[in-house]
Amino acid sequence: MSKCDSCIVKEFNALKSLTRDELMRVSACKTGKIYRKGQVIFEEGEILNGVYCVKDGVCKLTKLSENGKDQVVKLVVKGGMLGKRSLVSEQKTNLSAVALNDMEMCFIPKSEIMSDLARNPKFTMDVLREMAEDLKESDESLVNMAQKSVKRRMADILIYAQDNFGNDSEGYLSIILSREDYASIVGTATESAIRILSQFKKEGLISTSGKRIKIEDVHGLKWIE
Amino acid sequence: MSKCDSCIVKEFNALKSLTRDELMRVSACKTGKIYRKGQVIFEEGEILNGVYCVKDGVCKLTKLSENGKDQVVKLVVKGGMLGKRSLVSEQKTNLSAVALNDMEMCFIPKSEIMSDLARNPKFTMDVLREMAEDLKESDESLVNMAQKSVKRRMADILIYAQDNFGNDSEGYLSIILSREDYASIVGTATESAIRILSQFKKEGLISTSGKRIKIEDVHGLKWIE
DNA sequence: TCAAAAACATGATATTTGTCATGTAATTAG
DNA sequence: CTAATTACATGACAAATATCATGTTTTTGA
Repeated sequence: MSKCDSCIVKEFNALKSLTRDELMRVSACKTGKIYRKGQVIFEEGEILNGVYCVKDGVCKLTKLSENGKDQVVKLVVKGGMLGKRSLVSEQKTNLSAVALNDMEMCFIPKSEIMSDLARNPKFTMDVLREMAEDLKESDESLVNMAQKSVKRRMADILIYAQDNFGNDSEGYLSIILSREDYASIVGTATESAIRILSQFKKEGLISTSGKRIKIEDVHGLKWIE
Repeated sequence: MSKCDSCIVKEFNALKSLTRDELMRVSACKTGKIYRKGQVIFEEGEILNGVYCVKDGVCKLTKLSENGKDQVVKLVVKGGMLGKRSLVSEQKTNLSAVALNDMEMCFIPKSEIMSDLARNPKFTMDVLREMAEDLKESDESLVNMAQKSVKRRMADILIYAQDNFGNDSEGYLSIILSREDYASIVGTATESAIRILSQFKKEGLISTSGKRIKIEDVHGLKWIE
């Protein structure tokens, strides 16, 4: 298996701040994992004993609401780390992680990384920085959920997907989500999500081909209230 | 001014993990501040150069939404710390802080605390832990905003207020918020907040006296959908 | 202390969103 | 390949919530 030392993915997360020696040790104990689309990586309530580093693919972090519906809290892509909270808490994880397409990940046991957290301040600060960024983003989403219309939120996620995951060769969003996923991200009923996407299509804001979505008019999408 | 060393408030936050020496240094550079009800502590977009430690009173952390309404993201009470994100980022703060009643706070310049963050792993880990907890709470709120009804969220905040801020001698919630504040916490129009509280009153779930609210039937409140 | 301002309250109505029902298209398992 | 399942789509309606209007009460500041 490839060495963390030479892994480009780590440049996107806190692992970049580990020393060469620390990285060697992490390399030795990490395990590579493959997850298929739809597969559960971990589930709300489990106790995680390590962190996952996403090498490829996308997954959703969700939380089950009391009404029985899953709400997507965050999408994680290449370079992202899952389970950071397990490093500072013995508590059960508050989120589930599910692969949205085929994924490649590395799992690093908590035991190996904890000593680094205690000894390498640069690394700790980086983890802290990431956590702070997550918090900022979560607060932003919270405000959007509370104050923006479902239509506005749907437009936002489409634009977000384009900006963050890009388009395929034909101009369709690279990330392919079910209508149910969209509903779960936006926080609405599946039927409402479908209806809104249909409406966007009618209005020429997007076009579709099967599950694939192409943004035809970003400005129009940005204008929605 | 009192010494941090002997300040009981610090036991509730990461400052408790500073050494005696570090606390002495913090003591020497901190400045005590008083804020009156309604006063702005800092505003979204400012660059904070330190953290605030809440000695007494309650404040709200808010974020302005694009629709022009403020959304309350978190309430902070005695022992809480504001501006943690400023310790790991040069970015402008993403939230505003406003006193909900008269407050007593200590301001600790970032410059003084940064060296401790780099040298005292216990302290850093504590800050990390607090941030992780904030993140968890924010994610929970996000899910609640997306999935629960306004009525349910209103019931939740009332119960939360009772659990976290307690009651006065007559059994009314100790924390006194305007209907607008309730609306801004719940994420709804002020009229809707008023209407829901009126309804709760009619149904005997709460009673009121001026701005003060007394929970008469916690179970009833918990049952609301 | 009194006038002005702010907060509270409620009705009427419009808009948004959810739910249930039903049908079609796409995917998947055998 | 085909039956069965799942995803998508849309209509009809109900429920939740926002908005606008208007009046009352409370608070505030000169």
